[in-house]
Amino acid sequence: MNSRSNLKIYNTLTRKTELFEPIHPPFVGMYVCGPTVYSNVHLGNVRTFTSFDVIFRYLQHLGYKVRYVRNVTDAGHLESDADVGEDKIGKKARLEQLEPMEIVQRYTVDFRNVMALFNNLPPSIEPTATGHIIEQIEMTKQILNNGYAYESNGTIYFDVEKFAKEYPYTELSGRNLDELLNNTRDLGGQDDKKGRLDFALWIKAKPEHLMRWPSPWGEGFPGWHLECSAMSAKYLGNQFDIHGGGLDLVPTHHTNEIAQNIACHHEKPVNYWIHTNMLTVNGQKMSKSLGNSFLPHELITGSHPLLDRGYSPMTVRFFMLQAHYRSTLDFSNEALQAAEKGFQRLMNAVALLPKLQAGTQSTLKVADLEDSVYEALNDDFNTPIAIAALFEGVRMINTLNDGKASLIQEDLDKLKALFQAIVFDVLGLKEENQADNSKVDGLMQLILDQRAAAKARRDFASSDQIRDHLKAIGIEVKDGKEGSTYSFIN
RNA sequence: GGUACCGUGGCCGAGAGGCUAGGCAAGGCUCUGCAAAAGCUUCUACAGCAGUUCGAAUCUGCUCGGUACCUCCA
Repeated sequence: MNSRSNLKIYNTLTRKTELFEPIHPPFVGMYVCGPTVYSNVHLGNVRTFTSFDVIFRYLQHLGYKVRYVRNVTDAGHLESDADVGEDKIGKKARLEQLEPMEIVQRYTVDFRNVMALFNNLPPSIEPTATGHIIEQIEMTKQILNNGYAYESNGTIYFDVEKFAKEYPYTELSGRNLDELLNNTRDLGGQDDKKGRLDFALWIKAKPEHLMRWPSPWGEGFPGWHLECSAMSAKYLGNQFDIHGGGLDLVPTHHTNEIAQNIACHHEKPVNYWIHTNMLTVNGQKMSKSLGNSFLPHELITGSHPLLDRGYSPMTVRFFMLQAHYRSTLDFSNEALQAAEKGFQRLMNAVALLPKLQAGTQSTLKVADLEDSVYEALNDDFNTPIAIAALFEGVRMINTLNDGKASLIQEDLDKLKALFQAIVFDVLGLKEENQADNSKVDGLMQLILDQRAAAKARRDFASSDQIRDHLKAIGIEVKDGKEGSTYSFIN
């Protein structure tokens, strides 16, 4: 284990930042609630999965062997919890005259493509709800056997009030149970539940319902919290280290998930609950139902009405990582533009790194920089502070490049290793402007040589023409002491 | 209506009782044929009011403003 690993994590369960101690080091089990694949993922979803991607990457970087499980919800959930309405996948299938599994396939592929676009690593296991119907039926049986559920007209409900008498049902959300029970807000929809907080484990399929499976209680489909309980237990055990998801899942989905696990196994399933905050647009949560969501391609092409132009995936990733995962982050042109510039500056410095030569003494403190980066990351994955520290490093690199400072080989190696590890491995950023093509590089060298020759004979009209022309096609020439270099701009 | 959270300089966004956040933008300087890039540098903020304290952006109370959850949502 890396000696730097005194990692602290904010735990929603305790509302405190706690030292991270895995159950079976060096192994770490992490479960994150994935998407329901009935439509395209939007940037808010991307933010959450990007946050967990960095968490996954950093845990691995610290030397942990992480099993990262992220489900794909492909069994339709009802549009409301009140037992009325259609399931979302079924509805979409009917509207588009497709088989539900065609809908599932389309949006699963879209989801994976988007994840790859933003350089999110694939999880270790990506289980689907429909692939675990048997496990969910078994779990329902067990909960029934244990007395925490009841059948009502072919639907199995979880008995929240009974459970809450024995276990702290609202522990995660911090809600007051009595207030929840007595909340006068009318949810509408008559159903067969005994208690207003009860939720379905298994739902009887109506004749028109497309996605259905046989069960001991007739044909039906699983309730919308059950898959996560069943699959996390299957792949990570009855008790595991980390469970994550968006903040909006806390009061209902995760609360019910915990209840199901305890009712089934009599064990608290998760030690550390991590929740990511929302991406907002003009201060308002980005969500499908509010209709203010940005799709990844709208962002990249700039086709969204609220955008002046497009932004690259890495610009967006960098933008997201400049805010802490537990804060809301507001999406705007100005913020994206600032992130783009900053990201470029960071990557320009990274590109200089291989060219730096060691000196006979060190005039910069690389070890201090390294410490501050790890201190930030160990403090609940504080990427904005880590990035701030990285910009100290950018200054170092530029100063070294200008020959105004020097580092001995050991320190230089440390600086290079730090940037490699943090920028690429942990933050998951990547160079996207550099063509990295030796032919292009050769061509550019030829052009820059011609320009240098023109400059040498003081033919500035020609040299400026070359520079302006390159700029017009998106290549920026940078004149340095050691000659000219180039980089691609957007 | 209930329950939480938030309000930081031109913008984004960290921090969390005394100690520089950082990025972008803007101004100045260095370098340069000119520019760009790069470097140096300037800009000192914490919604308002009251309180606790030697000391508060950071703690407490109130006020105002905003958001989230309570209903599918990452």
